[in-house]
Amino acid sequence: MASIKTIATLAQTSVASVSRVLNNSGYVSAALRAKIESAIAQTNFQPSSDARILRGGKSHLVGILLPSIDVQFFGILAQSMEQALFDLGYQSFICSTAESAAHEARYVAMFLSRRVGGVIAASAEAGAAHFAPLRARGIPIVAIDRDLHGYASDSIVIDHDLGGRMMAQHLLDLGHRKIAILGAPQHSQSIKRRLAGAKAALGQSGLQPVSVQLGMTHDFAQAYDLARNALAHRPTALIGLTDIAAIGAIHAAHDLGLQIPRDLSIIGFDDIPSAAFVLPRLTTIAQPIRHLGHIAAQRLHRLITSDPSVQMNALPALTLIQRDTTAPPIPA
Amino acid sequence: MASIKTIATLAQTSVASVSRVLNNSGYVSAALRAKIESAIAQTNFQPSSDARILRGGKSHLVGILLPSIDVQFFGILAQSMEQALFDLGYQSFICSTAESAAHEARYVAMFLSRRVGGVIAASAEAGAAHFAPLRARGIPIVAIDRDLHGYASDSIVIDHDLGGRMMAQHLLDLGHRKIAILGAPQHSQSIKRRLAGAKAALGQSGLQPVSVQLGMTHDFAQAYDLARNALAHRPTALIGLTDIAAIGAIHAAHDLGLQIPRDLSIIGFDDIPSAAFVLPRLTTIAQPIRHLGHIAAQRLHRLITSDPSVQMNALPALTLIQRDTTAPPIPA
DNA sequence: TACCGATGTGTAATCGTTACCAGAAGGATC
DNA sequence: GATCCTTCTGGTAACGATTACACATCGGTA
Repeated sequence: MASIKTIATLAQTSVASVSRVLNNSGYVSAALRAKIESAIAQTNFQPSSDARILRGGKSHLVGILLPSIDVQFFGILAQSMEQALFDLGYQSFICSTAESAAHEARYVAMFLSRRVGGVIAASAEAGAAHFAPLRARGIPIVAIDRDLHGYASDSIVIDHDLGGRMMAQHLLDLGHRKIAILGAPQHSQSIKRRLAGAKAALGQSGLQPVSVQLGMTHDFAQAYDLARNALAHRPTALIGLTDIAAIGAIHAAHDLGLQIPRDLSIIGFDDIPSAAFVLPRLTTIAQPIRHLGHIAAQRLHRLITSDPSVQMNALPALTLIQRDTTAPPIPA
Repeated sequence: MASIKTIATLAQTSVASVSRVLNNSGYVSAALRAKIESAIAQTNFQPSSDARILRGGKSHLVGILLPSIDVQFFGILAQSMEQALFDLGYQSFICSTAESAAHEARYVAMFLSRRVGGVIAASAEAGAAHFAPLRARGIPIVAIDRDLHGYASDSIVIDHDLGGRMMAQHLLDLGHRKIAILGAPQHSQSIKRRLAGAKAALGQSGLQPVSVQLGMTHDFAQAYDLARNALAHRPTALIGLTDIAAIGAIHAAHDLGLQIPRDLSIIGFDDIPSAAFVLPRLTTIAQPIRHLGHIAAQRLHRLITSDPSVQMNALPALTLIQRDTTAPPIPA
């Protein structure tokens, strides 16, 4: 393992001088600099981050805690955050917690021992006490997608309640009265909020959902089953709390011989790529996922450097994307 | 920042004893151990990995290089590798390179300075010379999904050529003769291999694809456009070199008023979750993605520890999943 | 009594890097 | 000729952990 000492020997100088060219700080003559640079190039030397951190430097490490990354929504989020952070000079530990607080705690311990400079987290619902040690050490935490109940220094959370309302309102505007709701995972904060929002909007029209189906896991197969249950209540429209849920529902409806949107309207939430590539194309509420990821990275950077000049963008708005799965109900 | 010295002071002992309980090595009396443990708990102390690495310990860090993670296939792969590695005691840097060798090189430099113990890579096509410094330092590299031309210590690559043949053969067996092929990204090795395999199978029946459409980026929108082009050649069947490509094609066909599989058969490759959740359900060749991820993790672990007792599982086989998008052609 | 092994504890070197300090050389200013 | 800055270079302490080594104590045994 080439070290700074190896380079110093090779260039017949001292470690101090090598360090100076590495960080170009202080004075180094052109001649010496050249000798040192050639030694570095020759050996493919890379200074040890560990030694630097140990010495008291910033770690440039950040922890990213997500429920999963094999779900499109989080995959996109992870990618956009990792990219933005890398461009800002950070390296990320992307960790998937499977919505388990125990998993999260293990990762938090790891973050601590790795001396991460900050954390971005979409935490599981069940308590956030395991974030306390991070707080205690003054490590900034940015919550994304889900709140962190007092443990976050900042949070990038869209208005899920509003999102829920928007879904319901769209169906209401079309004239639907018998509306079912389904989604997963049920313990997710955002899911709960969207549900609450949708119910509230229905409530304002004096309505209640004809069925609410929540599941544990967030995948097509689960959504399909939930939709079968929901459909038994003969709704004219269906709210998928996520696009995955909505797409599962499209399938269930199809298998039941229902025509969409003639016999059943369906609306989703997120606008993942698949939403535009199911048949019929899914009407949904778009949240600008990549944009959220970038903002989160930016905000964390700002917190880590405590440089108030770092730009703070506002959260982008939710928008209704009208495609082919919603229409007025057939008059009874 | 609590350090081992802080703990020693708190427990009125020396750093050596604290280290001994931390690693439970050597002798420590029950009484002292209790005092130390309580001090550790009190301060939420986590020993610095950096100091440990510096001292000569293993870093337990691994670099994962993937073209992207917002593509389902790689998202699933990333998640399965990260999980398996974490359970083996490693932490991962999941990096998305956007198929760019320059990006990869930047990440490799980072891996070097972070002293990763190993790397798993699905590299971009354009040369692999930037992996040389890793080799030079004896850092094991496991190639996944794509070969690494001499730089990998091991490689977990399914037989893409066979995959290509299987797709073609299935359509051939159904009686198709006018077959088009589409896929992306075109510089990807696996795409090229599958293409070659498909062409070879057609060749054995004295046929050539009626059209081959390759694109730069791997997304639905691109696939849709490619499919429009391919369909202009009036094939009776279409090979999507990935499921994404096939799903894009389903859409294009639908928009052209074609009925699947009556007017057009479509087969994909990968068996991502969406494949079972498009309408009609996509017939595809399944590669067991998570399984591959686990094997990669296992193999890397074996290389890092150079422990020959670590299990080596064989690569799982490709299987044809027959769903609803393929059928015999209408007799002319 | 003298000696031995097992047990328990502390000191100091070490890893790779940075930053502070000291010292040297050369030129300019008074 | 004394003093000062500027430029250049090297020596070394410190960061936090592990570990080889030294030393001390104790019970048992020859």
